[in-house]
Amino acid sequence: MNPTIKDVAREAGVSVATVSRVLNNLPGYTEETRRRVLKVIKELGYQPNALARGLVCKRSHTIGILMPSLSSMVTSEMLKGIERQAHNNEKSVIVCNTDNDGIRTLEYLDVLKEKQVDGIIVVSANLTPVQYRKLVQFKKPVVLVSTCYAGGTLPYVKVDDEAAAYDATLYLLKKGHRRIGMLSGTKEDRIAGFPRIQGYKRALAEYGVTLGEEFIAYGDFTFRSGIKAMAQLLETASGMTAVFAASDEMAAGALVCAYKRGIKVPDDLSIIGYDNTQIAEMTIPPLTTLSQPFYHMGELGMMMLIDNIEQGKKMESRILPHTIQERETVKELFQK
Amino acid sequence: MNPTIKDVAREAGVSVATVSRVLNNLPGYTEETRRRVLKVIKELGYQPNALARGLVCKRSHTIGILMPSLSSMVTSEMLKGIERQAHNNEKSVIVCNTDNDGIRTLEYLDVLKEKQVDGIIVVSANLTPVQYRKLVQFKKPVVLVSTCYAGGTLPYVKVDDEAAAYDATLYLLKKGHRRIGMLSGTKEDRIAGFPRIQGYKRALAEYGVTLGEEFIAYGDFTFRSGIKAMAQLLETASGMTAVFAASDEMAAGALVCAYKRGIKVPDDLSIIGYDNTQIAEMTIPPLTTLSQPFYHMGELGMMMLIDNIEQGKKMESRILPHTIQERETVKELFQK
DNA sequence: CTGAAAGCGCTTACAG
DNA sequence: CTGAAAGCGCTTACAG
Repeated sequence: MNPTIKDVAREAGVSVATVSRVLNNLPGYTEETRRRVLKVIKELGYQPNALARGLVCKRSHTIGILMPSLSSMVTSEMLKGIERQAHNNEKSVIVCNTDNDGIRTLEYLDVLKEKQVDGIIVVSANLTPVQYRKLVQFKKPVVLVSTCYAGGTLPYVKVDDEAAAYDATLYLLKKGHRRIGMLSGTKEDRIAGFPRIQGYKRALAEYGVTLGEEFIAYGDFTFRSGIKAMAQLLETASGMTAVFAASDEMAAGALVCAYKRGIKVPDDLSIIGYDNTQIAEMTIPPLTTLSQPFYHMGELGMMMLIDNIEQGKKMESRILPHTIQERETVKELFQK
Repeated sequence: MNPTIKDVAREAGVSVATVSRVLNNLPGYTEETRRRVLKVIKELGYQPNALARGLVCKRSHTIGILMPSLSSMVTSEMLKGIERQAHNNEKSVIVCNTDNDGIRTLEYLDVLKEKQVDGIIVVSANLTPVQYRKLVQFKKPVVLVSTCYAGGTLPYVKVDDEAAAYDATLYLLKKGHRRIGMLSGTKEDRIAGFPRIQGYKRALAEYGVTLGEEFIAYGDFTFRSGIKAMAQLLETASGMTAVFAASDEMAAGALVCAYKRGIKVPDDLSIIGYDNTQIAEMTIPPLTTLSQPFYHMGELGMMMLIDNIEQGKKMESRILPHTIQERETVKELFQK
């Protein structure tokens, strides 16, 4: 069996209270006893039992992370930031893959409660009212990363999707494009779907260009759906010179689709993506895309959570800046 | 405060022992009291405290996962399988990003010990002797996924890298290629580096083709290193008609490099990758590659661990089968 | 069928 | 400066 605090106390000839004190850097012992205790700890290879500690302190020093997917490049990058920040602050993370499934999400919330997590981070989920309610009833701090809940009070850190989509479209407009198609993600997605369409439309409107609904094709953010949606756009969107894709994966799909039909990017058609994940630099040609600071979002979300847990600091929602990462898929059109 | 077992006992007019029994489905109460207790549990929204439980049962129902990276497609896929299997068996996972850093790995091991994890999974790491020793001294079951430790006793689940590289090279040979270059990962990598080079060489030797060291260029498995290594190969490997890359990312880099120089794949040059991650289907043209069952590896590793924890079942190392996923980057050469 | 009590490994007043 | 004791929220013999 592993040594316990009692073993250390006995070996060092002190009480467990004293051992506990030196362990936690509390005052109340001579330098001499401190040294003795530390020596025994090292000799025995003693490590405190975090469960016991957590039980009495009501602090588990672990944070629950709810993710809609573990294998997508966008969520992975956020997880990386989250985990890094957690580790830097002596927290552990329990990761839960909800698979975007409502039931699983609820189940996980129960598990996390039982495990006494000190807080929760929810990564890019379209929260339902039921989930939202369960989250606030959790009575532990919660922060939403790359998502938010309209009308709710949960703090979030994300990019302004409408503004970002607007900027991406504007970028195309400024390069002289007018007949711009959009490869949208799921229409019902209240975070990454609808707002991005809105941004796209607003930019168009501002430039006085009116395009019908046939300039928008829907997918679900995946590569495959990108191929399909692009094929559709190529049918319906006449005279299209550029497309704005709601995800890099869809943009990659568009690239493939264009390639198969002998359409040269960017000479015949310009494409701008969204996310700036790793794949954006792997495509041929490398993808110009709207960059989201995923890693930083994760870091910041975790930091907010920790500051709240540790110092009771109020959590303030944050909109992080986005940028456009220029690469080689957008061409400037000179005919006005 | 959340209700405790005491609250439930009081409300239900029974002892905590009885509540504990119905909670754990142990015998020893009438159907009537069972119903009553369950009713109170529901009313109060009682959820057992896993820390307290873990403390007495010496079982935390959580597993520690050590990963060298969280954002690579290779590791993400394994994590997905690991997490899924864990959840199906009522376990949670604490994920640790070691960043391939020895110090961090050791730190994490301490944390995991304190948190009383029931077992550990180490994903694709090149374990050092120090780490290996600490792992076996952990006194909890450990399984290695997509890696192994030569001369050690830790059970693993992985693919046979030498055989897989052999098969990938053989595939090229059978298609008529002879002057085959290799884009290797880190030479010192005892799992994904050296063995793959060996497999490549063995296949060549079997076909009686002798190629100098100038047919091998080294990188570190990443996309960028793939571009560079490919550029090098193009200089040194004269008459090369095909290349075997030790990772899909490097293959994608090779594709880019070839594209920039106007070398057509597969017409001018054939390429086979390794891994079969998502990016293999996103490249242009889609990449023929050696497929590793990452998701399954993760699942299986976790299952072995759980079977050992739960039923004391002996953990047996497993070599999982690999396959070749044919896509469009390899062309058959008919001359001879 | 049921409960009182000890104990898991800690921390934290409290008393000296 | 130091220790005895209570308590965190459970489970598990033990006794009835």
